[in-house]
Amino acid sequence: MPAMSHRLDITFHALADPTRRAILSMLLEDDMAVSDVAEPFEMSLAAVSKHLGILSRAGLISQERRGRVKWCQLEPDALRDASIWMQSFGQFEAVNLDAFEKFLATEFPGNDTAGQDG
Amino acid sequence: MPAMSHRLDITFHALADPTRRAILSMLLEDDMAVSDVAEPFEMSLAAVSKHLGILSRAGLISQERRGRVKWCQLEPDALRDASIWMQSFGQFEAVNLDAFEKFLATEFPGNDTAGQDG
DNA sequence: GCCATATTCAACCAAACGGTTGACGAAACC
DNA sequence: GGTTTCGTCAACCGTTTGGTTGAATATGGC
Repeated sequence: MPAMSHRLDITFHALADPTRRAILSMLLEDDMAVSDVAEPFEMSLAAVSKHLGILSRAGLISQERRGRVKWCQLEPDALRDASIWMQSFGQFEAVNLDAFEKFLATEFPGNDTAGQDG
Repeated sequence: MPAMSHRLDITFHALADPTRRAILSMLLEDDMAVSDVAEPFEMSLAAVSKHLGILSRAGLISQERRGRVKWCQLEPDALRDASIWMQSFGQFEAVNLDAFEKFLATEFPGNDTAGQDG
């Protein structure tokens, strides 16, 4: 499925930049306005705005305009496909899903949603 | 930790290209010589060789020269850091296994270890 | 209405990307 | 030892990237 491949292109590309990953980390803590996102970076607001556009097009964040402020929110679901893709490699030797479940169990001890519907 | 950040740059960048991901998928099945890796792609050997260099520098594969043949081997451990990084955003309620199965079916159509009920 | 604030747009730039080609070096074959 | 095979190197090319700047487009406050 080429569409999927293209989405992985975009996702991984979006993640392949330290500024963008830092932005995602910041948004992990709270939603933020564009200028607040930009504040800690030593680059222009326009540059950060571009980064946000890339993250947004990758689906990694969503942006909602309220008044003249545009709020940015993390959309971690977009990481799912990429994460699954990666895990398919790490766990492939034991590709059976049992192993994958065990992996999830050790990696997210508190999480028992494996096997449920999304 | 800037070194880690730089490694993530390199890893994600390496993954952000469909040719390189396809190469990784191929190496999932078996170690391969450079020319065999290149064979299915409609691009020059030199181009594939460059891709392999990028994957190698990212630690995603290793290359061992035996005679005049250079063998390429998947190194899935290198995905671990990137995978863990992504999971730090893992609000997503665990990768659900249905999605994982479907994903494997579309991404590795020839591989019948995915989708088994066992 | 006017000014300040928040954000994007447009044009530009240097550097990196993904590809090509042709030359090259090293190993293998006969 | 000449030739073929395997793979990389070097130079080049067009495109994309990540950044800049300055102008433009809202929106909100007075």
